[in-house]
Amino acid sequence: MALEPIQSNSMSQSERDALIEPLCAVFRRTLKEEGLKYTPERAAILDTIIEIDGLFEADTLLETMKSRGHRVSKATVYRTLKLLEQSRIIQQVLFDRDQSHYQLSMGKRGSTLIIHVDTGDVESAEIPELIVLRDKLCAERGLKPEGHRLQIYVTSSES
Amino acid sequence: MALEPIQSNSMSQSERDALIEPLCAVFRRTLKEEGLKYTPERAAILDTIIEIDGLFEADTLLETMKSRGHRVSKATVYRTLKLLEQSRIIQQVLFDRDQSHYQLSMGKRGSTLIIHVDTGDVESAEIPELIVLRDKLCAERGLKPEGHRLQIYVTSSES
DNA sequence: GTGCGTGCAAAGACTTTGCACGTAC
DNA sequence: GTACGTGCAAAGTCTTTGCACGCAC
Repeated sequence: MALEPIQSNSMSQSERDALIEPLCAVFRRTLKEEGLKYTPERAAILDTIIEIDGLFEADTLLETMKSRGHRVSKATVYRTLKLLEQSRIIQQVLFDRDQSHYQLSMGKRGSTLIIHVDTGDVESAEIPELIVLRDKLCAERGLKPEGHRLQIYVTSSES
Repeated sequence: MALEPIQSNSMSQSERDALIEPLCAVFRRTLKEEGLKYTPERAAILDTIIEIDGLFEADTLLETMKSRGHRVSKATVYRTLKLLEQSRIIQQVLFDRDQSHYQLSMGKRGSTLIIHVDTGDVESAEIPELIVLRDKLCAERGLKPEGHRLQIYVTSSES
């Protein structure tokens, strides 16, 4: 099931630009807190992720970076994805049998994806009511919600 | 993140027994429809899954079967899991970075899991309202829901 | 200057596949 | 009797890791 570049939550160029600074700041701060360094490779990876603005896989990211003229190794991509996840800048949103998928989190602590099982298209959705349900369920059980992932599998209309 | 054997939806022995016959029947019928054969290995795999009655991984299943005295190969387990999924008898419910997880579907077309990020425990939950939200969202978009998976990540109470 | 980071290639983990033999129908 | 199934081992894919060199602080 290939991932299509179709995203429902795409930003304008200016929105993307406005995101780079703050996200870099967050990343730098988190790294510093852990005694880690802000390197050109890590900066380039975050930049590219913001540019992609949607779902991506480690491999896609690497290819995109290469096509942009950035030279980074696969190992560094994987290592940096892990750091960005720890910084809560990106989140793993869907796994198919084959590989991990990520997207920018931008403060939201959950992700809803609509997956077209016939075409393989994937689009993001927002279900605010879901947060309510989730928090209610957690409250009933004395649990603290840390995030969620919902995948809805659909076909295009006719049965 | 290891999977604990803790399940909230466990059945009594008699409930499990009552399940074996009909599920075998479904499996046999589906296989026949595809011109495939009902073999002792496939029967043993389904039996063991019903006995496990909860989340499992290919590897767990294989180990459980061995401990029950069933000799099956890893390859056959993987091949049979795929068939059972096609028959809608089991469903893939959660992927961590490492491997696929399955559970009996028993007619439900979705799965909600509460994942304790601190302990690694996983438990099932039911959120009937979620189906309503899901179907509403799909209806708005002219899509036909085929199923869903929700994972809720929690910690145990205190912040 | 030192410790963390990087690239490369090798290793790891899970899953799939090719092939010869076996068996359900 | 035939086509599908099985076990085994090898191959595949994605991801992680060991190591020597390099750079951010």
